[in-house]
Amino acid sequence: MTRPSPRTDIAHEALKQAILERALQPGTKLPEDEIGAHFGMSRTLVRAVLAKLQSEGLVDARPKRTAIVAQPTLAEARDVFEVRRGLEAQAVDLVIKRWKPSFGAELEGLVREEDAARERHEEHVAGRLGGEFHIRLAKLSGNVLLERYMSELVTRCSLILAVYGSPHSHDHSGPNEHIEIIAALRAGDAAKAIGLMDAHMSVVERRAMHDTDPASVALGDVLARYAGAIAGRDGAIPLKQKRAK
Amino acid sequence: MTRPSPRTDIAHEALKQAILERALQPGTKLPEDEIGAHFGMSRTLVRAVLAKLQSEGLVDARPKRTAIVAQPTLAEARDVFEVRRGLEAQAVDLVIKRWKPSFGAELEGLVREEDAARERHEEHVAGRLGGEFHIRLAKLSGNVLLERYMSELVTRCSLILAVYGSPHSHDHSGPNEHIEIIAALRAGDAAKAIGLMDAHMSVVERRAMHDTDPASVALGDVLARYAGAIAGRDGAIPLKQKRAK
DNA sequence: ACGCTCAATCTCGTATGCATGAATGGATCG
DNA sequence: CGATCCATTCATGCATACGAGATTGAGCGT
Repeated sequence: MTRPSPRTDIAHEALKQAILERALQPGTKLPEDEIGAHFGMSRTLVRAVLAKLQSEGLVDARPKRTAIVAQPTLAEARDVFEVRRGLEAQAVDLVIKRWKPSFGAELEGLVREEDAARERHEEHVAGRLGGEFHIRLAKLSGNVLLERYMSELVTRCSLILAVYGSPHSHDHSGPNEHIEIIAALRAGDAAKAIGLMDAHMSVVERRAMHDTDPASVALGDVLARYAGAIAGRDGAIPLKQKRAK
Repeated sequence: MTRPSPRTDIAHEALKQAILERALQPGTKLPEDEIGAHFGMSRTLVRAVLAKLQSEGLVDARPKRTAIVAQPTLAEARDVFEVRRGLEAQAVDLVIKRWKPSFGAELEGLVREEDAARERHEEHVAGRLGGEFHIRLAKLSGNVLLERYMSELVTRCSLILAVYGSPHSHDHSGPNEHIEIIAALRAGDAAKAIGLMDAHMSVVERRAMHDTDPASVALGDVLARYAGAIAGRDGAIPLKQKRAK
């Protein structure tokens, strides 16, 4: 699961997780210099990372201002969930068409992992696995593009839940719904599976209520923490000096 | 419709059109230097443009090789059409839910434009307008994200048709099908509209047969032509020298 | 005391340079 | 005569430099 580890991927992953876990609250400024300093790379690369995060809807980078963590509006949230419902339905449909017995075990494995994480009170991990379920489902559809889109949608939904959702139920009410969906898939009951999925989405979506104000965070500390967790080391990474000839 | 005109948008639009019109055949190398020279910008910006085109599936830019015009595989083509069918259905559904009388006129206007272009034998323009119909439909759904996805999908479909499709029927068999879809939308008949749309997609999709080899093209000539058409001037644009203090 | 203007500073936009890795053509060997 | 290996050339990866726009804080005026 872990990437090859080009520094640029580390920075991308670190920022993504930091945003999704709300360690970097919406509205937080993300200056290219500072980020580059902490990850040991130049603004050129940071810029690429921020561009990618923007295309994923996690960062808002307007023409000549400092990029900030995205603050999804309710309208955007509605759009995201709407499209996601549609693609989830399609994913379910395709998965049933191309069903193999191994699929059930694979999905159940994920649900178990999520359960385990939740029992360990690792809410963030559990939340991530909850989203992973849907991405895996899309992957099982055999459609790479669908998987990509679903991945992006799940990410955006996570941010939306982090912003508008109730503080601690990070992504899902419980994995029970996932289990039911798996059962319907296994039975080949497309209509029921889609119905369940839709209900599931409703539950997730119906947590668009609260609101919070973007407080200032110690960007440095957060980055160091996340970069460390991912790269396996901590603290700021110094820029690689000119190597000896 | 025309952009504000940052050079970077011009380059992006020019390359996009050149690729979709098959003036730059799949496999054609796209060196950053050369492109930059022709659009009067540095490799830094070209790189950003190429990255965007890659994310749109029009360019293939592998780690350390020169970027090339994308060569979609049949598997990719299948994925694209599959997802597009799903989103088209959803778009139709939403448009009917939020229908306003003005929608019909708007869509019909596009169809008429397409007809006119086709009568003038401007196949490329007609093809573009044919795709535009679907993007507009998605826009009328009121879902910005859906519009974005549809836009990307239509673009990719255009490339696929350019590669695998029959030489001259550039995007659509005819606007008749569009007219029928509009009628169903106006009648609020979601099932029929979705059925028509699906049939329409089938027709478009069923043109995955031929193949062609990537011949070498005079990149310079093509770029000059397309840059001229978009920017309103022609020829290579010299890099802006250091301006006097 | 409050608001406005302007200057100092913080970032971004973009070009360019240097180093490294791929592509290519020629020379050599079988 | 053909294939392979190596050197040269080309194109990219990345950092850095410089100029310009945005931000903000201080000083002035009312």
